[in-house]
Amino acid sequence: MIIQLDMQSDVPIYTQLMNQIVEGIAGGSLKPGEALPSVRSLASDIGVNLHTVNKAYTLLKQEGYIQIHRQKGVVVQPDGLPGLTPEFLAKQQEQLRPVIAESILRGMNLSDLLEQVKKLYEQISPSSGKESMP
Amino acid sequence: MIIQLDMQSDVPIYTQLMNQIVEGIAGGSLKPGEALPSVRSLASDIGVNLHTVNKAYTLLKQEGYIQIHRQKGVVVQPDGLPGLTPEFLAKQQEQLRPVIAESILRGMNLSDLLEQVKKLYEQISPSSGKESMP
Amino acid sequence: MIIQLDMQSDVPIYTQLMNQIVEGIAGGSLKPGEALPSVRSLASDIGVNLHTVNKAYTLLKQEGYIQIHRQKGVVVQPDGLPGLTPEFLAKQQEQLRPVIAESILRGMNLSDLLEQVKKLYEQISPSSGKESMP
Amino acid sequence: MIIQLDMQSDVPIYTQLMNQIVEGIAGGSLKPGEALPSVRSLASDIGVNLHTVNKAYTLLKQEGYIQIHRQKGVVVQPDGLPGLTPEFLAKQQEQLRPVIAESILRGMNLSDLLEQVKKLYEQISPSSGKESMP
DNA sequence: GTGGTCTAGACCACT
DNA sequence: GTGGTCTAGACCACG
Repeated sequence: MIIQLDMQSDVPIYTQLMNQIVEGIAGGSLKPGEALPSVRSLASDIGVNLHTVNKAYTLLKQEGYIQIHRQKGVVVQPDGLPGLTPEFLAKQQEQLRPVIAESILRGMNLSDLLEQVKKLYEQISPSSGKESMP
Repeated sequence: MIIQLDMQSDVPIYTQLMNQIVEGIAGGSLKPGEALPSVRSLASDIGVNLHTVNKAYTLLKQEGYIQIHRQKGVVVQPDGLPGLTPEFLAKQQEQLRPVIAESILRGMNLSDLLEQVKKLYEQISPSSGKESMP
Repeated sequence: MIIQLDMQSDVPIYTQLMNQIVEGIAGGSLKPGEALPSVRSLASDIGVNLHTVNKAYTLLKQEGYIQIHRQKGVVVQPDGLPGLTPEFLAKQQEQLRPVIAESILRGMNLSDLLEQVKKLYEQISPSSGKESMP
Repeated sequence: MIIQLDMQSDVPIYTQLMNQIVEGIAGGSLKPGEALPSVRSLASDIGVNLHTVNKAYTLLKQEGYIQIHRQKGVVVQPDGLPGLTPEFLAKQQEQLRPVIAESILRGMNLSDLLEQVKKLYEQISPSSGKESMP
């Protein structure tokens, strides 16, 4: 899995890292049970401090997206990923709301907006790509 | 216009302020040319620092959503709001992408996601929302 | 509030800190809404690194015991402390179980054990001590 | 005796092992003089490192709960288990204190807490709680 | 070699 | 001056 960070961004590095990993899991390139690189190796790979990677991993663990396994190291959650909890839906709304408001302000149609969302969804989702299982 | 701030949120106050004003404009409760409270009065109204309000106003002006005149005070952009520039669409994607990725990870359908977006759009948009304000 | 740390203990400093603060809240010496010292001042007071204090505060915030307020700094949760959630009861059992098992192994009576628990409860609890005189 | 380990837990494996064995002795499923599996066989049975089992056994021996003979292997302490030493009671208090404090903070009654402790005691204890009532 | 913890020192964003 | 983030380097517990 390739990690791309923007060191100039105002988005914290550990957040970018989390986003990339979440996207990897959502997109199927990281499968449940699969091992992630160790804190140290990932840190040196992408050229950041190990604490930064550690923070990303710790938060992902708290959200239930990965496990920190005593023997296998860090792995993508194998015991079923968290579902659509009310907390998540609330958080999702809070994140969506300002983006949608600004889109409306700029005169974007509902259908155009939905089209954008659909495009991104299919772009990230694994069912769009190459993984059609027999 | 009522401003609701969450002092415990991890979202900076000036950002919350911007979001609320943007939503006000998008929803039609703030109309182009309409005056906004002065930095001083708004700051004392909602109990935050002058600098905080100032920062929000300055950034909104930079985005072209409001105008700041030394004499007339602060008004919602009367000369046509900015449209769907490529820069905005790029920013929008960057904001949408992690939210959508996480929604996929949690097993949300595309149609359910679109439904959420539609719901929020109509909730914010003036055409469905009712303006019972004088 | 007096913080007592044992630097030789195998219990991490940030955990000791959390325990002391929890005990302070439970015992009534820290009241909801009351301000806690800033990360930096507490760190220098007790002679540890600010990151250590920060970790304790962050975890206490995640548990809902304190708030990190943008204006007031760090305060004891004023909006009602978390109650007896199933998660807490499960965690409590996992913590209690080995202690009780070892007590049984060492031949402690149930009544003696309950007496110990009662003694500690009343020792920590505010209603036992200085606030209500018999 | 069945050993159940949680590889994702933040509790070290050797500690989990110790807890399980202590609980086994306390509950009567492991009787004084009874043989425990060798380090090697237990390690391979539960799929952990030799060092891990060894550490658990060594610590249990230090506490006086088991004996390790070069020839006869590992046996549950046959010469009388350690009693309620002052050291143990002190350790017990240190373990109990934060749990009780957090329970108080969450608004748990003393009677409910005692009920929990009693429930766990009787659950672990072999005599099912009809023994030492004078 | 792994993650966990702690320290020291630095810059920045926010208020 | 506050908390948030990041870096660098170190030691330890664990397996």
